[in-house]
Amino acid sequence: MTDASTPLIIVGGGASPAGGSVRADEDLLDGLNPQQREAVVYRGPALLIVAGAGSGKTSVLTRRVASLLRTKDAWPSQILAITFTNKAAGEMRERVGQLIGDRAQGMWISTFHSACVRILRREAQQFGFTKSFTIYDSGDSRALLKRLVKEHEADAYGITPAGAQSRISKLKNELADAESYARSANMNDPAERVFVDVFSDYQRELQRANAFDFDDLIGQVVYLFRAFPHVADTYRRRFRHILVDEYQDTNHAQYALIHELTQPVSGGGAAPFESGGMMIFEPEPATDAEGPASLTVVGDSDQSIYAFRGADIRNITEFERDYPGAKVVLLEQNYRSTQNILSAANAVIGNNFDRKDKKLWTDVGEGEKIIGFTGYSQHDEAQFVADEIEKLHREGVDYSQVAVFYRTNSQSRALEEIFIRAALPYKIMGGTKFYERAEIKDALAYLIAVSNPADEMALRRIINRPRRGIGDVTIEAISRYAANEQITFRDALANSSALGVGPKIQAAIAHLDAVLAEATEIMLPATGELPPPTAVADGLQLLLGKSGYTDALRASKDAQDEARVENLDELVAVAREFARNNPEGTVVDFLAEVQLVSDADDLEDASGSVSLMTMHTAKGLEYDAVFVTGVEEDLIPHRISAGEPGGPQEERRLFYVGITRARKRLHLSLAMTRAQFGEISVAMPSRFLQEIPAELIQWRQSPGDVNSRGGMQSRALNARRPGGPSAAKRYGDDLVPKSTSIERFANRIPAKVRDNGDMQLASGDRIRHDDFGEGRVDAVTGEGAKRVAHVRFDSAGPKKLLIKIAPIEKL
DNA sequence: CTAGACAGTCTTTTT
DNA sequence: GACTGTCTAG
Repeated sequence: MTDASTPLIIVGGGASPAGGSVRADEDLLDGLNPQQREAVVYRGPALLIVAGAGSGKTSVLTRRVASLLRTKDAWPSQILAITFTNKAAGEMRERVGQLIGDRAQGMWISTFHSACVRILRREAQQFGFTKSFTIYDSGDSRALLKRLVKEHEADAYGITPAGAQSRISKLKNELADAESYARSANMNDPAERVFVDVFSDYQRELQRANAFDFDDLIGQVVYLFRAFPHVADTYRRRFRHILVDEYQDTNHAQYALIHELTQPVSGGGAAPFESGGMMIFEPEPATDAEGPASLTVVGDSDQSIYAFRGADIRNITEFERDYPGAKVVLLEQNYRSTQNILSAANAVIGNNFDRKDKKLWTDVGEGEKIIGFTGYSQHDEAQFVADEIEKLHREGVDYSQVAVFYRTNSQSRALEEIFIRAALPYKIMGGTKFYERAEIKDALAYLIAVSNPADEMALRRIINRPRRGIGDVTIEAISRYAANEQITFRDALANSSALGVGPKIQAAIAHLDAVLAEATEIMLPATGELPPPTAVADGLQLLLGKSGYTDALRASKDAQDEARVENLDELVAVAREFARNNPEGTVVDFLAEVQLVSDADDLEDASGSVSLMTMHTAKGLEYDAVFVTGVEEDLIPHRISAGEPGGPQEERRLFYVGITRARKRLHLSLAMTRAQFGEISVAMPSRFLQEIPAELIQWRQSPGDVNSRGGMQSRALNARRPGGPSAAKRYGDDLVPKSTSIERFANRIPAKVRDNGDMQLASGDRIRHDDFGEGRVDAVTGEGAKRVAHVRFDSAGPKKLLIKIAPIEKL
């Protein structure tokens, strides 16, 4: 993250960074309630802050850190703060910086994964890795497993790559390895034997490739600490104050990591700690460095939504047992939402039985009612969302203060289609992530081929990209040659003439080898001198250029390839940005940073755009207006989780997380039919909807208004429906076009984008829209492909339309 | 070895 | 409906 560019704003009337007043942290307590104050100032071995949604937890956590520094209870370098996302880490760093100045620099504020990467970089040599190891994301792991499943013919036993991946991940989160699993498994079962083989081969391949997968990053650090107590002691001496946010979502491995770090130092005396001849920490005065570190955890068991990836809610519910004498502080006052929203949230979560009852409350008043809407299809629903956002916008709500949530990523498409047409600025968080695009993975694989030549997977990925005429046969030949000569796959490329392949292919291999060698020279000079900061970007550009990768894309006639070139330019820009922020950063550091970015990290601040994201991604965020969409059975709760133990409860917590993100306005919407798998199916309102007291919801169009089909009400779909005056105006029958029906709505949006690029429209023109009927153009704004028509439809009211793609014709 | 066509599988959420 | 893997023809 942007370590070097933390703005330095000192609030509180220019408090001296060094402190010096009698009560150095007095100003940190301004505006806090008694419980929050307690959470900031408590000093002791263990503190559990139970922080309900919107209870000011982030503020408390940052002030606690600032307070520890101000009162000199800790040096910056003695603090380890773990957050859930890199973005949260960046924000925390910034806010602490604002409170205490640039002394915040020495702290470790990061995610579990980033912290572990830092530790592993320093200690990798201890156990058979090098510091230039690569990190396999889930796609990389799956690719490797796919190969292994095939090799072992494990599919005959019903083992799929995805299935193996999730089992392995679960086991690793429990700190099991293939060996320990084999001891407990029924090895008479051939399927189990094969799985164990795949698992252990997988681990062997990772080691051979000098790589860790996501789960290893945590698990291997725990292993390291347990196997090498003197290494663990190094970190125990260093980190005297450990703080963990979102503790309810930690899994067993993460729990064990924290547990290891909070043990007393095992070895005697303060041995000088060195690692690979390198002094790793700046010396700091030792203060009580032998006892266990103090631990602060913050969490809310009602917001635990990651059990599916091993999060264990017991980590928080049993905290007091694990850390006897722990102080517990409860934060129940909510500073975020109106009472109506909180009442709905309380009512929903109250249906989870095995929870400690706690009720959020606020003193800001009831606020607006929750608005409900039922559409015929997901497009109808999306249109409601778009119209409603426009209305809010006209009332003065900034787009950036509006968010739309959904359960599954695939639901974003319908929303996106409508938003584009409505010329509504939006930003999708997550979805197909930038770093998961094929061209980006390719580019990164080129970098990995340079930074970690042991990583055969990366090489296999790029060996025929762009097409060089190297297929399976040639790859097999290289692989066999490497095995015979006892050299790596990478080194085999340097001996292309010895491979016994045709001259054309020989030349192609030699060329690739030369390009990789040249890039290596730039990024990792053999002389040992430090490469210039621009080396990564330059090397990347060289790789993409001389390998012919960009040229191949440019030569392609596929329109998508144009966008791919732009994405690659973007990646180069990211590398240059990285160089600015980390002048000493190497290609290895760059890759690590890139591999660990997450959905929620999308730094580009979404100012001026509506945010779209899954409810999982929404955790920890808040918005003035929130739309929770797709509130249907089989979606939330999701069909797959309905049958799993604890599934519905976790889904309920997820829904709870979604609705508690809203400050002032909450909208719940659903559709009667939803296209999934290319088929249209009937959707039922979610059970969670019934858990909200009816008087809290004002329905613009309730499920009862719509599900006339086959029901008692014989109302046709285009018959008059109840609703407030404005609702009737927008959604009454005369504005949903006559032709509207389930069948029509379902396929309303053509898959392909139409192009009215050259349509000339001016204020005063009459147009006809496929869905909204006839209307008059009020104004045209924007340029080129982004021209927007502001239209007042005769029946549907005012709308904004993106002229290029709107289904309109000029009359 | 590549390109194109077809069939089968799937999507829950993520560091 | 989108994507992957597999097959066939050049």
